[in-house]
Amino acid sequence: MSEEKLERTLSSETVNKVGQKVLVKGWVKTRRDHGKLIFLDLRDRSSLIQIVINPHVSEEVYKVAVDIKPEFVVEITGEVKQRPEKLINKNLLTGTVEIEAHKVKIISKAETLPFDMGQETLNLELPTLLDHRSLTLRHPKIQAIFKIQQTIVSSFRDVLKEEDFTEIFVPTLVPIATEGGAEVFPVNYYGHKAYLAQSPQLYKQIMVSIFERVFTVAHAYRAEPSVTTRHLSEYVSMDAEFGFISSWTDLMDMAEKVIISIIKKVSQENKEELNLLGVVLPEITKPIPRLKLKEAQKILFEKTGIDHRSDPDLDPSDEKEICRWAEEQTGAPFVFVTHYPTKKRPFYTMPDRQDPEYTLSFDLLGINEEWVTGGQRINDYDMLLDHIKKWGNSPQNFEIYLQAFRYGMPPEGGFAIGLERITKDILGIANIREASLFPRDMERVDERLSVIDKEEAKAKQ
RNA sequence: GGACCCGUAGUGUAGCGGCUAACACACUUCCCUGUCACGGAAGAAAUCACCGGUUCGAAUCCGGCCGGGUCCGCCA
Repeated sequence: MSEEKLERTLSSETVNKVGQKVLVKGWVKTRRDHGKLIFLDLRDRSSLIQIVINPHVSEEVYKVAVDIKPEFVVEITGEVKQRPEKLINKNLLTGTVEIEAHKVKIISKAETLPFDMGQETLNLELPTLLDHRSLTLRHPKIQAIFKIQQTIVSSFRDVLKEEDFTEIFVPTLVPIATEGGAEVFPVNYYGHKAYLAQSPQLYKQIMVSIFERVFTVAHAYRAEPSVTTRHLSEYVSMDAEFGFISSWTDLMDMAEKVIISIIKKVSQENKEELNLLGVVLPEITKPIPRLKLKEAQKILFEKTGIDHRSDPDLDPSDEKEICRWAEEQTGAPFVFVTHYPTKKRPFYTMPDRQDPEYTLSFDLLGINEEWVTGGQRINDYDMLLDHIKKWGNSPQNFEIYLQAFRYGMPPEGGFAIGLERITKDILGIANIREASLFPRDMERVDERLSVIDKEEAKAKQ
């Protein structure tokens, strides 16, 4: 039969196929039943398309369609018809056309949904949203978040490749638990102890001595016993590191370039998604201000009267306030804060020669919180050795790392961007969990741990 | 780890000492040939998280417990 040869048409392509016979496949979003006339909204990866099922066209098709419910997977063969002027739906990409069904095939049925997926906005509480993650991710507004996230990553990659960086892939099973202050997950490694990497830091530094300029999009793990709206136990870290810097400010220049490029690319390539989510991205038109921590604290003191001038870091409300300040100065809520205290930063951070109590490190605060963290690293072997000891670690644990420095390492540094956090902030999402496909936190690994615990206890009885 | 707040049909909420516990969407049945988050009619669905106390009377007040959320600390 020649009919079988019909290739699949995506719903977005139907607008150019008026009068043609097409085969579309997808999920049923909604069914509107008008007695004898049935409308289906079919969702595929490109868009939605309206299907019209008319018993006068085919009684057989009508009989099949009567059983169709939301989220059924169906194949529809039919003719693309131009809609009359008054029936055009301006809110729909394919609103000028519809498909008159000649054949309907149910490919996969769906159980009754636990909530209404046809709503324009899923009005669910976070635990419900995550308990049904495989279903809630199907919703167009939630899909849009991750389409945008994908653009963020590809933009990070593209801008660094243009700057002659090489993409690398580093392990997440690591032998050392003592890079920074963060808590780590221990792993039973053939009876030995290993850990889930808290960042790709040490490996990307090593790789500077091979490729000079490297970047990686890596998973990172933090076993922090805390539950907040901006932390995950597993997150994606976009890391860059490069050598032969002439000044540590080169690092901020590069970070600024990356962030500007990410925002620009999302606003260019995700117009539809941004529109769906009702988000307008900030524009960075002026250079991002650069303040020493002490200067930032002074501004905050003068602005608010709250005196944090002797704190070693900014707290979340300080971060919000200094972003507001930056917005007043430049029109965009972005600001570099530099020179954090040496003892608050990891062992590999380069102290400022002029004032060794402080480091050549920076955070880029964007839209109220920390987006990027980076700095110059210690590339001198003896100094690095000294720091490892001072930070209470044993050089033996860092043998592979130290090797790179023992045999020649140029001045270098880099930065890291938390993918879920930047996604959250760009889109004004309240909780970082919504910016992760399958978020891991202290209370959940897909399933709620409290539920798993209960089931285990029951099984033991 | 500390502080505060919340637990009511499948979902989201209202009710905050005197109900047969309300509304919206979803669900079931029926009506509807131009809807597009269709519309209309009817229906099923909640021992008001759980345990105890106060009270003539508790979804409502108190204590405990379990679950969830927000803020702080720590961090990306």
